[in-house]
Amino acid sequence: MGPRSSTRGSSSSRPRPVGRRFFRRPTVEVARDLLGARLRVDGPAGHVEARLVETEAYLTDDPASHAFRGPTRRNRSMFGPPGTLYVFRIHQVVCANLVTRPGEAVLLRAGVVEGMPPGHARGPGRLARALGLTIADDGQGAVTGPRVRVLARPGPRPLTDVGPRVGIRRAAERPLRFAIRDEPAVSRPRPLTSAFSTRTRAGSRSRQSRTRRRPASGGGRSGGRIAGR
DNA sequence: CCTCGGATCAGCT
DNA sequence: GCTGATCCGAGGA
Repeated sequence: MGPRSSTRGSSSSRPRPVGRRFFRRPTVEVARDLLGARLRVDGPAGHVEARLVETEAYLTDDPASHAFRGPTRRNRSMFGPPGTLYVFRIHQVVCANLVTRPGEAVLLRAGVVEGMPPGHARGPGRLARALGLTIADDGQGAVTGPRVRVLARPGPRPLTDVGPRVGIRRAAERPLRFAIRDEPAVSRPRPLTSAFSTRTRAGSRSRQSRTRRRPASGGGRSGGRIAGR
């Protein structure tokens, strides 16, 4: 049933891969311009493509960033050239970033994968897995590498919601999460755009208190206060 | 060496 | 909405 139209030369609006300049920009700009763009991963069984709908920025002055304390073996990809993939594993789950400037990157949080139901790739772990990305892709380039490309968003920048990032404790209040507005495949529609909410979260620290108890020695981190709440 | 805690997710109350 | 799974990197002693 597939009319094998190898006439790809006539494709008028075929998106083209972005170059390194795309990534060598302020990380927040890249995070926003990745919305609506597509990530293509070539594998043995063909290629998988996802339209990105949700991203997060991680910066150098950002205690939530894996690169905050400088290069280590694990995060060294974050100091690679713009467009480098930083793939890490947490709780046996793989997540993928694209490096912008040294020590900064954009976490790919959700997308709509071609041929899969919407919402299948909701969350960074699910997205990376749906794309077939593994820890072996860490350090590879999305510009010059063999496997991954970013295809520029064809149209104008979509309406974007901004809000706090998900799943972090430090710098949890910074509005560095971006998502396409009214996009059902976003992991959590609600907290976005509510950055101006006046609601205080006096009692919503259950997550924090749930984690392993800190020893009562001395009072914990110095200088790294999490906002003033 | 040991300890801590996590850029998550699935599953249960 | 909250908890456990599960393992490894990072950091301190």
